Amino acid sequence: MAQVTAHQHTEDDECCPGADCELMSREPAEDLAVVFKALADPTRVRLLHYLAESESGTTCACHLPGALGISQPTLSFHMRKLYDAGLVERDRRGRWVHYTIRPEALERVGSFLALPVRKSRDACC
Amino acid sequence: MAQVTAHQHTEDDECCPGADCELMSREPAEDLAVVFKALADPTRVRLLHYLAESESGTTCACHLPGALGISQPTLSFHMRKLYDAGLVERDRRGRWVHYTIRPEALERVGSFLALPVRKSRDACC
DNA sequence: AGGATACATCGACGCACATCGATGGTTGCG
DNA sequence: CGCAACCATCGATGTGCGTCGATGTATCCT
Repeated sequence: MAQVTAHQHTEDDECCPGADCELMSREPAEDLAVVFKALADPTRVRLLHYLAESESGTTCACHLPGALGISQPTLSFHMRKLYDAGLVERDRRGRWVHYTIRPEALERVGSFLALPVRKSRDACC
Repeated sequence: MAQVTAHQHTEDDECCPGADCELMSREPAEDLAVVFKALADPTRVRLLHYLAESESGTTCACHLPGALGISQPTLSFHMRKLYDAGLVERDRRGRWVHYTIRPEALERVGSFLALPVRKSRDACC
């Protein structure tokens, strides 16, 4: 287990901006991390970019192994990651599977990246 | 090596939106993935949030192990990830190290997440 | 029914990650 | 100088990821 006891500084120690700030709780942090994990691979970044450039954000999976230079099982592995993270929709059409980007999922994590940095004493602590 | 040969469809096959789209090249995809990897951990998400909530986006590292319930080496490991990804600045002040969030780095990846989905025939293919 | 095509899953392999205790390097103080 | 505090790195360990070939599943065509 981790050491949770506070450090020994006095209250007005000169070292320490940022003490006792509010902490994001675990669940939302884990939810965000799941999506960032799905984005944390260059192949998947390229896949999402490819989807976004396709008409209506949709493409047939059959193009993708050849376009990216990866095997078909590898593509399937990556698309499952994107699907599980909610970043793409899956649509079976006959023999083929079409994947469509979900911009609202991107916006959700994008809004986290717009973290407003507190400029002065309206900070939390 | 991967199979790069194209599939066998005829030109007007009904299956296939999204053929022959432009592909993001490797280097920018890898650069983006490096930053997403740095964000792909719930502990680091909470650290960035903590920094953002601190005054001027700066906090002293000494608070963080206790605040997050992690050991000091683990904190150091995570801060190095964030630093290597360019997401935070490091500032040694006497015995202490202050970390400051770099909003411009967040904006850079954030702009990727604003992927505009092509709605119609101005698509690339 | 039988064959062919597209996609998913399985098993295996190598590599990277998250975590911690222990150790090393800097800085400040008495 | 010597000690204490803060932080970084090292070594070890368990876990998860990315990749592929082989195999399974679903669909279409003849």
